Amino acid sequence: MDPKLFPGAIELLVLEILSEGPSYGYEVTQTVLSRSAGRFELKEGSLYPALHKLERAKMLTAFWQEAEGRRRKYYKLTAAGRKALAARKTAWREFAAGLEGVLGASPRRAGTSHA
Amino acid sequence: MDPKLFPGAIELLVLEILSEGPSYGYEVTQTVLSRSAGRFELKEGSLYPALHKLERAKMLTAFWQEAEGRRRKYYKLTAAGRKALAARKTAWREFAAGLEGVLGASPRRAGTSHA
DNA sequence: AGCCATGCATCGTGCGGCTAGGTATAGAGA
DNA sequence: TCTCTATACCTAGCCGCACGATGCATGGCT
Repeated sequence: MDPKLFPGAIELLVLEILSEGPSYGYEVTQTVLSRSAGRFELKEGSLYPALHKLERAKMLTAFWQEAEGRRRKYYKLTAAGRKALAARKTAWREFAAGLEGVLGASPRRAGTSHA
Repeated sequence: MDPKLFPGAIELLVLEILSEGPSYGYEVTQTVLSRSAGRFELKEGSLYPALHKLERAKMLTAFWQEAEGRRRKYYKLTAAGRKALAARKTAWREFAAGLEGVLGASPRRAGTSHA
């Protein structure tokens, strides 16, 4: 696995939310905020570029819709998006497992085994 | 919590390893590699700058030592480093909890509650 | 002698997310 | 009416982190 930290957590979040049904930018930020128990405050400067990038990558499709006199841009997951979501979820769990593996390992020092 | 994804996982790993006793660069990479079950391959271009940064931040102290004819730079955790490790561990678990909260939430759509 | 593993280090690049800024409408309150 | 807040979308530019590439040195094996 790529040793790079965990890039694209934002995309993972977006993909997950949209996998449960179409939504739009502002609502996504609110959903993530409440679901993460207030931990993740998605910034617009991060969210919108991410949304556009995922759309360009054909993982999302967008459509405008009026509601309550408000112009909203809804996004919907494509089949490719669903596949990407599964892959990123796996990558995330792998990463978490790797990190927990290091954090939780028995405090053995240096020349432990490798003999 | 800071909405920023999870920067500095490398520093968390380094801090954790060194909390179990002094070690040096090359050994840290090997320890992380085995503990993460081969998932994290710490690159020198990431590790050494991180080590230097943590040292500048007084979280580590360094001392040179010869062993097997090899010149090694050992690093040791300071009290500040121990505090930082605890804080970062907490931040990590918070982050993981937040992400799992979003991933695992019951697939309720839009107008769920917030009434 | 030549090669690989060990061991330390830095420079330049690339990418991701943020700050800051801009536009617009609806509804509430002064 | 005017202003302020929440809703709703978007972009440019910055900055920090991690990486690839590279350089240097030595010990041990063949």
